Amino acid sequence: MYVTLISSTDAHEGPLFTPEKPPARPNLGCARFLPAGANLFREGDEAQFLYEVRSGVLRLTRVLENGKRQVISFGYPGDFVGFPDGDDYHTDCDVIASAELIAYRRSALESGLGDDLTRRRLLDAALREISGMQDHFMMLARKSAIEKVASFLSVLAERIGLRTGAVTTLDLSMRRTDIADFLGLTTETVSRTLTHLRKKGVISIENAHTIVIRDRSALADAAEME
Amino acid sequence: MYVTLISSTDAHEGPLFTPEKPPARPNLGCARFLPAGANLFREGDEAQFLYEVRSGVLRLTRVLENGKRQVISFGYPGDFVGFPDGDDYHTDCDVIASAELIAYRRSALESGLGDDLTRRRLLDAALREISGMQDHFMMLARKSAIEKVASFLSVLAERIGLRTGAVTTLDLSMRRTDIADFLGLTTETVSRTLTHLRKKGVISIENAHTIVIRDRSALADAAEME
DNA sequence: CGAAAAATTGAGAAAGGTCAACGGCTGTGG
DNA sequence: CCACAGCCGTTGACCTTTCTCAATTTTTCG
Repeated sequence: MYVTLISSTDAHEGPLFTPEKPPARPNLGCARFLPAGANLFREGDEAQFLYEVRSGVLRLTRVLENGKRQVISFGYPGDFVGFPDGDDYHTDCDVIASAELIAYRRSALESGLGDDLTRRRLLDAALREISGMQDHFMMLARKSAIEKVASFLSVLAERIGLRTGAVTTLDLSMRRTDIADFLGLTTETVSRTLTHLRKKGVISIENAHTIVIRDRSALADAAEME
Repeated sequence: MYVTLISSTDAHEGPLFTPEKPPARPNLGCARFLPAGANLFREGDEAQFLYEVRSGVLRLTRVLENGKRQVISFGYPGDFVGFPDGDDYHTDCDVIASAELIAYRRSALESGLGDDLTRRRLLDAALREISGMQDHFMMLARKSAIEKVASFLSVLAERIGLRTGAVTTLDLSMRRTDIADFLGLTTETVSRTLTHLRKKGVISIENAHTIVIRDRSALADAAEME
């Protein structure tokens, strides 16, 4: 189960949840189930494990002493979370939608003990993380509120949206505050922007957490995607 | 020389330039000298090498098709640049101040051929990169213009500033445009903010590229540092 | 020394933040 | 099962910050 998933080359494109056969090497990683609202680790905790998300959604946040909060990323199936800085985690990690995780002992991965394939996958995940963060920079620094929200919805739709005919349904597990803190906006602006997109017919809002994308290309235009 | 530098555990805290003894394993990395203005690689180029900065300053940029530019980071001595995304570079890299680099063949680092120490250092550099980028997120998303500029100067002063008595002299090798594109501001705002700090007596501006920090704690306050 | 590029400064405009009020969903206890 | 409390999301009015456009000064480099 774990090994099969581990060997997938591009986890970012992977399916949301694919049950697999039992692990060939169960000692490498072990499964954990966590309910929404649970805390996985906090900034400054000793980073004993690195986690791979199997299902559910995680949220990585960082807080300034003045209370300002930044959501660094959301962890979806296929993502790795818990890259340490030195020996410690450098973000908080909380469960947004109840999740199944695979925990890897850092020591096993980093020392010569871990197998080459897993180590290679760890490095790949770290490099992909860097690349993804660079995209996020453009978002934070150089996009307007509409572009930010549209980008966010586009990327998420690509990743976890359910296509039904011409339409894509998107389950936003996170709150408006989380989206705002991810995009560097306020909840009010996120809300206003969603309303704006709704009034333009690009999306419709079934309920606060379910968004239907009616016009993908209009959304992509609004996002000024690469 | 190269190997000794390679084995330093925390290059981010290291001295600017420390001459060392000749390499014990010269085939691992080889030196390159590049003048200011040179291009090291472009987004999309095949990532054959990973570079370690020995001296000088590099600039990593990303450009949106609409022309908007984001400076992802500046590469100072001790930094690694050129982490690939898949097989390609995902940023442009240009030389801002003439630089000496050490080029490592990616293939040697990533395959089982590279030695454990070097691979470990590569992973460490990648993890440190991730951590540094997370700090940059707070900067881009949650700080005002003054906080951004003050943070930028503070961090740079810590890293490459020359202390002379109570005062720290800082050589900004980059243009205002580069600073602006790094901080997610316009050149005008960067300029106005520097003037503001100058009028408050926190800094003085010897010339456009030489800044003297007169009041470190006032600068740190303005930066709202962690 | 002079032309071109970079930096500074100013005035006005726009985007987004702040503050405040309201609406709607959820979960709990009577 | 209903009423109500509390949180979340939405909307509106206003204000602050930063951007934009333009003019001027300074620096760089041939």
